[in-house]
Amino acid sequence: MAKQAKIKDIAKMAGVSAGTVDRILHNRGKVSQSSRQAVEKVLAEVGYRYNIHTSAVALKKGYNIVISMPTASPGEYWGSIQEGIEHALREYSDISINCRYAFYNQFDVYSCRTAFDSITADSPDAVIIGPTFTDETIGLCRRLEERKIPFVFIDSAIEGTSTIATFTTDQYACGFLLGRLLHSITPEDSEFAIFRNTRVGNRSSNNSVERKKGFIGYFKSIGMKDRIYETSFSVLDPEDNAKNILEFMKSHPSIKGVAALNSRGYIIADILNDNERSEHVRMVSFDMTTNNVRCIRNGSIDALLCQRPALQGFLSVKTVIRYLLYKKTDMPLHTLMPIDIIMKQNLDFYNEFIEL
Amino acid sequence: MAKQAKIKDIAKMAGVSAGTVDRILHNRGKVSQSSRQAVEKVLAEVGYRYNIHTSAVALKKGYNIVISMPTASPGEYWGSIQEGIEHALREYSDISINCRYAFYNQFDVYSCRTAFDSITADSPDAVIIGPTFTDETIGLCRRLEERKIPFVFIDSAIEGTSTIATFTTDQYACGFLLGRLLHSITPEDSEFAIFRNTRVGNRSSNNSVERKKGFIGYFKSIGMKDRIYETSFSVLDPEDNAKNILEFMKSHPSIKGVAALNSRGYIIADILNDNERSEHVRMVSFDMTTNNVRCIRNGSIDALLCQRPALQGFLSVKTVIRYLLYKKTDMPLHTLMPIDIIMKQNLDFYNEFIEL
DNA sequence: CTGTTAGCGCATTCAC
DNA sequence: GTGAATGCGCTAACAG
Repeated sequence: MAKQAKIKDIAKMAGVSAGTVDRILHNRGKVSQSSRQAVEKVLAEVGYRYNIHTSAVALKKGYNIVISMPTASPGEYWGSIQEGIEHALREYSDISINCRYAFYNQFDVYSCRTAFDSITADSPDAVIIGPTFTDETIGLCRRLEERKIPFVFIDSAIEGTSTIATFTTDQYACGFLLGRLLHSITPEDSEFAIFRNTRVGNRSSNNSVERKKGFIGYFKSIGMKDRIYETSFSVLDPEDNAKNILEFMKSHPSIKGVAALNSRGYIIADILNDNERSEHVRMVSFDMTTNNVRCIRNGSIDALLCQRPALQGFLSVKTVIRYLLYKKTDMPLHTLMPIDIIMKQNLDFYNEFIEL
Repeated sequence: MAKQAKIKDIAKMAGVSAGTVDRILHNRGKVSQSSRQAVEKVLAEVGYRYNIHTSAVALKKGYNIVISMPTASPGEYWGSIQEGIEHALREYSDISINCRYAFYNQFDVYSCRTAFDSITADSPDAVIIGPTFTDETIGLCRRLEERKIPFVFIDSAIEGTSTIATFTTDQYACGFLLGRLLHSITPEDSEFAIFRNTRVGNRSSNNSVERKKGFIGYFKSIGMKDRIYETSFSVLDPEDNAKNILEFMKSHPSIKGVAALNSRGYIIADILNDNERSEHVRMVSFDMTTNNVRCIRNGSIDALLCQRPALQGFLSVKTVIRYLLYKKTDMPLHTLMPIDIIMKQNLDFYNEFIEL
């Protein structure tokens, strides 16, 4: 390996000063064409990479970033995302980053508006958005774009906005995989049920829609679309749930595979389990939440599909920091998370933070 | 968040100079008891953490590290490990790390000895070991321990050595999961086959032994141990393989699930596929190698169990660097990788390098 | 538009 | 044993 050239070396080779090289590297304008060309030529020749550490040292400035997403509870999906964020903040604790959360209630548009308004009032250096309400999010993005405040999306994205990065999962693929998996682990002539919970107007249901398409897409692809039934349940109304779900299952005795299209699979699993019907039915749900993990352990859920929430959180702040510090734009604009298949037997090895 | 105290602040508060604080932080002796106590008190009070970046800047010293492991081919297991290593090297390219590979042939003890001898001759600052031959590895470790050269294990570990970290997979758990998975995706009264390849005295077979135990352990746990048959194949002898494998399958028509306990599952899959027997048999193997991926795509392998080789490589050099630079010892001594389940439908999202 | 320079926080001489 | 002084490579402010 040849010795890395330093800014001064570049400057000397191009016959200019370090200041000029710096200006070119960071595009802070005010450079003559001739200098620019000379420097860029040298830069390309020696393959210059500047030293992140020294850069960070010289750049003592602190940054304010605000993170707006649905309220995060430990052990649930957004809780994991927050863990990932905190993890990144710790890893970058050498750079002074002030981080504020602007949580909102994902079932309440008004709380979302309030949260979003508080963001622009802050005029932060960057913002991370976990979007739910499309119109409100678009509004926020427009205001951020006006002020040239960079932002990234996490968990899901809103089209037509100029993010510097977004981290999501291919929900259609999730549904498709769910179909394949459920089909694989059930007997030959099984029928299948999709359980959706009765909520409207929120992100979760957007994701659910895509997942459902994927699920049906799989069964279409093997010519078994007619084997799928759909029903719904309510997160809020446990007593009715039990009755409805058990009745549904009784009236469809050929259903051997159950898909919960969101992270609430444990509700169904618990009901089936409490009524000794869990044995006869294979069940797959989403996300490694505390409740779902419990069900994986007791066997009432067979598999969970997970989308690395902590990694999403981690990467979103990492990206923002790299952008702020070094104007790095070499990150892909849209990153799709892996879809992990978790079963009882590999559950214990999924600690998202081995990747310190 | 309170402002981070700097070395000068600590010094002032303890009534000493920055030099003294530094001596204490890095244990380079020659400090009076009184100063030491004063400083340590302040240190504890303010929860001092020094700035990784500035530290790295001041420390212009380069480190030599050598990595010894089986020869790595792109698209194979050790190839992925090397990719992870290179990735980390790139991420830390600001610190001048000279890295030398000492590859050896994992089927040839002598090549291993030669490689290991070259390491001590180098007297590097740290070494990363992908072990195969137990005795040789122990010998190497002893010599490294004598010279106080830190080392880490990757992929598998040798007991009784004083590593600073090791990264492996729980192979028993892999086998157990393999059993569960294969059992889940096959019809009720299927029988199962284990395929091992005929090699002896190397790492691969050590891992295979554990995997086999786990596989059998699963079927024992559900009282179905008698449904398992075992046979072997050779990587080197393709013609005989086809004949033997097809004969074996023909004489055991109830076998609906096939487990390859190593990354060579594609060999069996290809043979079954070429002879139109793939349809009737579910097959699971290990590792996302190029050949196995091809088989996942064409459906002749149903699932792969993977152990994040690239992440192992990445983490091993990250750990070494953190150790060398900051004497960080807060990494866990033994990290177990997640066991990913890869199917055709989630394959495309497994790019190990989203975790830049 | 460009060159010069001070200083970021820490590690490491080198005098005392 | 200890403190002061110097420099790591880069950024940003300032003087031209």
